[in-house]
Amino acid sequence: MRVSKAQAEANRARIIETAGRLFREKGFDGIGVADLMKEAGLTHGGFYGHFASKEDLAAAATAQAFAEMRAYLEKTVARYPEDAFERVVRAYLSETHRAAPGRGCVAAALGPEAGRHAPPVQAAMTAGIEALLALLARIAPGETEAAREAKALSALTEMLGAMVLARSVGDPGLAAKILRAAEARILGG
Amino acid sequence: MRVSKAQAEANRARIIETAGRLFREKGFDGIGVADLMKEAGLTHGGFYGHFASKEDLAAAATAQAFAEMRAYLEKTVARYPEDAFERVVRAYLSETHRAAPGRGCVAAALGPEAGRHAPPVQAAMTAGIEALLALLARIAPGETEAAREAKALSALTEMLGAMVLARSVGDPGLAAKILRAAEARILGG
DNA sequence: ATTATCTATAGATCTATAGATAATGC
DNA sequence: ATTATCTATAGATCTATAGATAATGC
Repeated sequence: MRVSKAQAEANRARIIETAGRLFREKGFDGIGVADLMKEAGLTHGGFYGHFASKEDLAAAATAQAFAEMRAYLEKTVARYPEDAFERVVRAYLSETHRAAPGRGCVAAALGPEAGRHAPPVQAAMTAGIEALLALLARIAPGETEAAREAKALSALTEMLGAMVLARSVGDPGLAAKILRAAEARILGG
Repeated sequence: MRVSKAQAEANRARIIETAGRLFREKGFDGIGVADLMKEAGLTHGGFYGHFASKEDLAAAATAQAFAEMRAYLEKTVARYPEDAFERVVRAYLSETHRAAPGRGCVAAALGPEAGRHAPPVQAAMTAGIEALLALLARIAPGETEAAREAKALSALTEMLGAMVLARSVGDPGLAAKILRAAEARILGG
């Protein structure tokens, strides 16, 4: 039953990745350790060889999900250096993102819940948001650093609000209107 | 043990009010029926005389919490007809609101979670948000109805995003900065 | 020999129900 | 007689642990 050190490390990474998706889809309390491990192709008991607790995994999955989001943004910056900001905003406010919370913004999917969890989860959320703001400030339009930082903060505020609002209303027409209006305000104004 | 019809009705109302507060504070899954009833001064088993299920209560509590929010807004409109919009925006983006999710905006506290719940909860969330938008459009600045509706939508998007973001970051200084920046954008621009 | 994983289960908690109780309301 | 509430518990589920198993890595 034992696997190689490298395989064990890969298993751990797959648990974190699976958790990152399922937590965002179902909430931290919406999926149990047993189902989560089954989804990762492992058995329930094996979990505690990798993590001290479910809360421990929640913190790791939150940090990893933010890291993936940053990696996606860095890729966009590298590929489209001229209009990275516009592309990031359009991608965030897309129907694709709205319909796929499991692969999307952690703050939009789990922000309110993270505040109710243990310090490590809250710390991962805080660090993830601050890193995201720093990255957005690098590509946001603006003459001065302060202007770019302000634009990054207003853009993230509006994108996050639009996504939470769009996902909260059942009417797909209203959801689309919310996302398009936010896009126009961020990129138009 | 039996109480009067009027008392039973009051008990039901207190269960809904208690649930509205505790769900917003701890999440739908963060509080059980037994603890909820204890907080309301009743016993666990009595719950099912009032509601068919916990999910049933979740829908009722969501609707009621929105109704209270609307009542608060209507009161502000009646008392300060000249600057109701500005007062509502300042109250929403206040430190008081950030620190008291149990009495605050349902969408900011439970929006992402509501999307994962049964249709009645989602319907209550949708109806609550649409009613809120309609009320904001009545007091928002703007020459035309369309302009006021657009302003209401942008204000709610930005207020919701700012509150979720502010509550997601651990740093109180950054949280305050997020709220103040949103206030300036909504009321200044 | 060490250790990553598995099987099995302990112990706690959660939703929901059944039946008893006692006060209301006809 | 009806019914709102209470006591007690069934049945499911959840986190975490203990001990067995078997393949790795010295």
